Amino acid sequence: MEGPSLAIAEEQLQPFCGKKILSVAGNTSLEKEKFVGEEIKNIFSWGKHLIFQFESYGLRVHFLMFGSYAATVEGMSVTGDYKKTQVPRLSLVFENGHIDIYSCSIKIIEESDIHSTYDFSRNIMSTKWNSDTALEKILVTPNEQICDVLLDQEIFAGVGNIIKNEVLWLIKIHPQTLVSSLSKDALKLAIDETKKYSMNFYTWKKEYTLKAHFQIYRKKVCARCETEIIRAKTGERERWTYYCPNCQKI
DNA sequence: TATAATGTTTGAAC
DNA sequence: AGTTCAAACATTAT
Repeated sequence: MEGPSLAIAEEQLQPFCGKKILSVAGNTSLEKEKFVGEEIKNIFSWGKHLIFQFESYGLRVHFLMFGSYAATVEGMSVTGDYKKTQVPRLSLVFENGHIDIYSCSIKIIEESDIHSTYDFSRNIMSTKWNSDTALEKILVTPNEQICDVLLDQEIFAGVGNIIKNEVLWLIKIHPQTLVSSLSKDALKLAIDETKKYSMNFYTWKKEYTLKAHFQIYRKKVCARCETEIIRAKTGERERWTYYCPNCQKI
């Protein structure tokens, strides 16, 4: 799950802020019983993290590849209607509804104000996003491939493999291009398009049109020139990369 | 139905 | 002691 989806989760779950946990369930190995009685002080996302802040500590949820969640408020789904057959990793029950989270990683953070520990200027979905500091960080590692750079959560918290692939196609840059062989303007463009695409991802996902907007990710031919798309694991991270050998030359 | 993949942490091995 | 890397985890659309 990528940053924009977490931003949507943050929005959808706001009805539970200020609510008390009445009961818990789920197959998490955490001692979840101690969450009962806690009041949710804040729910927010940062990068690919979703935070539930309680009085003196909080939960940090990471959905990894296959994680998902569902919630109802006053009996109505607030997360869209997809069926859930699995056992929740954690289920939180409130007087106004409940939240179920599935196949995710959950960590307890012993902080009363986790929000203040995050740097939102490197969260791609934040209004505090700062493209200048991103550029500075990128310039420090000239030997990195651009496909790795875009996935670097220290620089682009929230950017995932879909955003990476779509952005590189949009700006016609080969995924294995080294930072050192890109001009400052090209890098700035990459940064700005990543921010822009992430916001589009958010909008499209809310409209349920995200997949319809894919131009290269999991596609067979290039939407621009109809050249056969190459699918390969690239970079140190060896994540699947889709690119057009005609539009994106190294 | 078998396969591929919106990702990160962990701990063993070097 | 620091770095590297495979394993683990987990799900479902295609």
